[in-house]
Amino acid sequence: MSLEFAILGFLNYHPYTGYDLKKIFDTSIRHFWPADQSQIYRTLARLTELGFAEMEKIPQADRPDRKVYHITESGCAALREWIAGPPPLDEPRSAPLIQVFFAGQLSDEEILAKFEGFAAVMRAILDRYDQVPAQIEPYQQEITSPREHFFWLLTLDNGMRNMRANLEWAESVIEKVKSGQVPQK
Amino acid sequence: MSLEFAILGFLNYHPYTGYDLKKIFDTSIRHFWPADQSQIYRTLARLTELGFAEMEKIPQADRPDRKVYHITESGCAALREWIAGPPPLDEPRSAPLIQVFFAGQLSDEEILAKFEGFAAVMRAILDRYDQVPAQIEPYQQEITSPREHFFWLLTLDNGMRNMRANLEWAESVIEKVKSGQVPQK
DNA sequence: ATATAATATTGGATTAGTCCTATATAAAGG
DNA sequence: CCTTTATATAGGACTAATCCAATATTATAT
Repeated sequence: MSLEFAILGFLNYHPYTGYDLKKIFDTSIRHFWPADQSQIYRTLARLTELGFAEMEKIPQADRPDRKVYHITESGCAALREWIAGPPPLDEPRSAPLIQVFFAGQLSDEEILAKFEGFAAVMRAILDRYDQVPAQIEPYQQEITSPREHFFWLLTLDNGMRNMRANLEWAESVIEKVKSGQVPQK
Repeated sequence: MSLEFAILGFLNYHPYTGYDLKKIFDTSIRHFWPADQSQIYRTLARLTELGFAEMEKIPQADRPDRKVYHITESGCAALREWIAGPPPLDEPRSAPLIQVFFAGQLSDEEILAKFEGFAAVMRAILDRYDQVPAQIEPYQQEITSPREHFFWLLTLDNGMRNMRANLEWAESVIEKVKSGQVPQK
């Protein structure tokens, strides 16, 4: 399970609570691996069972106790092995492409609207990506070295290259519809 | 659920059995929506419950009876509405990017090996994509019109553009490692 | 002769992930 | 004064998807 290792990766920088992790996820890794709050807590429990993490309970007077998780030696080893190991091949899924696959039954106007919608979504995502460096900057000093930061930015670069490719694709389809290059039946 | 509509999309061309659908999936849509055999059968059962498909039992002497599924009027309507409707926003997941995100702890040699592995995978996928037009050609005459075929090829174009972007990304990282542009700590 | 591939479907077990609700309190904003 | 936000965790219900095994027969290839 990839989420296990994503969490271990962060615990390797610093001990965190589930609550901390949820916030860190939402500003970084969630662009390619979103995680639900309840799933983070459950995964922390499993990491503890597996001996990859240890829980330290820090009592608080007013709020619920903080449960701070620390990575263990065997957790470090498992993380390193996974990162260096073969890439987990994830089968890509894209529901929008299913719509495109069967879009032949739509009219040219509907198709134009659909692809203009795609292009708008992709531009919005690119705008979101533009803000990522500023969002992760606070972590740069606190937890990551320049080398680690470099790899964080590599994942962003990957997302931007893909999104630009998708945008160019949508724009090329819009061109084709407008210039009558789409077969009529 | 997207699989429902993917199946309805094919039933809209022609009535099929679960077995037929599995084969069609594996040469076309599976590049962006893989489907398990048992899931196809279960989804066909649900489509029938929903009134979107009807089952016609064709007895066979030697093999199990063929259960041929036909799309219904309400199935057609549901399909059309879904295709024309807003794109289902699927949250992207990429486990390999998690490895990259935390790859700072690897040595330059390990990183080089990893990205050369990525590049090899991407080239293999591009080669696979090159063969898709030939694989779907039989369907072109039988079930799809030139217009429908055009949209099938659009999904392929999307995959190729993304894969080329990923390959260029991997190659740019390899360049950076080789030319010492990756921070050392 | 024997194995395996093709045809055709069913169902159980498990996993990963989502959604929602519950609990508890303090601080900040309108 | 009231609502929202932030802190912090737990757990039930549900869905989609995967994995695996079972069943049954014929045609083809080794």
